Amino acid sequence: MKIATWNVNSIRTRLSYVKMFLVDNGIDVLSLQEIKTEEKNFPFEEFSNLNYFAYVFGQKAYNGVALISKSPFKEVKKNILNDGIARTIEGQIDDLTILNVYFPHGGNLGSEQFFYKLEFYKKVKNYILKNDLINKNFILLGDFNIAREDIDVWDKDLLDGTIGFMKEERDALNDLISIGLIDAFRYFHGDVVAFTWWDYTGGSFKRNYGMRIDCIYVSKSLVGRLKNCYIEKSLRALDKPSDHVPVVLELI
DNA sequence: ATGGTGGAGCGTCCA
Repeated sequence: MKIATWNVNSIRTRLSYVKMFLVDNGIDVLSLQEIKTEEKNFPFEEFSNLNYFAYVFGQKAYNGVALISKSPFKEVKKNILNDGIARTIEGQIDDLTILNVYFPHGGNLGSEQFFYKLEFYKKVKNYILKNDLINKNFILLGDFNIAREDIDVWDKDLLDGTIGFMKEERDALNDLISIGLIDAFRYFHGDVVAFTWWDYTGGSFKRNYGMRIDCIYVSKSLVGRLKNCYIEKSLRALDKPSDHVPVVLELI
C-alpha cells in the first residue's frame, strides 16, 4: 500500500501533475495540503474519472486539505480541532487511521502567527492523545512547516533562528512526536540530507537550498510494516511546480 | 531594509 503527502499550492493549478503523480506512482492514498479552494470548486470529477475517491475540507484562497484514495474511506472527520480552519482531515481506511495536517507557517518570531503555530502543535498532540490514536495503526502526515534536525535544512547556521527552524518550533515538533511517532523517511534514510521544499525565489531549487518539512510519521504498531519511504524530487523541476514535492510511504 | 517568486482573485494577503 502506497500512502503519500503533498502540499500542492493550489489543486486547480497543479491538477495535471497530481493526476500524473497518482498514476505513475500507483498511489493508494494521497493526502493534499494547500488546495486553496472551497469544496464546491474542487475538481471531484477529474479524480473519479481516474477511479479515485476524494474527501475535501476546503476554504477560499487559503489552506485547504484533502484525502484522495483508490478505495473509499470508512469514516472521514474534518475540522478535528474545531477551529473552522481548513487544516485538518482524518480518515479510516483498512485498519489505518490517517490524519492529514497542514500546520501553520508561523510568520516571524514573536508574531501572532508564531504563537498560533506553537499552540496548534499542542492541540494536535492533545487530540492524538485524547483519542488514543498513538495505540492504533496511526499515520500523521502533511506539511509540518518545521525542519526538525540539522540535516533537514540546507544550511543550519544560516537558517538558525529563522521561521521553520527555530528552537521553539523544533521543540514543539519533538514534543509532538515524543508521544510515540516514528519519522518514516528517517527510518530508512537515517543520515541522508534530503528536502521536500525549496523557495520559489532566488533559484533555491537549482542551488538545492531546501528544507525537509513534509513528513510521514507512524505509530509503533506500524513499524513492522514499513517497506520504503521516498521523496519524489523530480516534480519540483517541472514547469510551474508546487514549491513542495510529495513524500511516499510504502506499507506491507 | 528590500526584494526576490507564486497563488487566489481583484484588495492585498499569505507563503
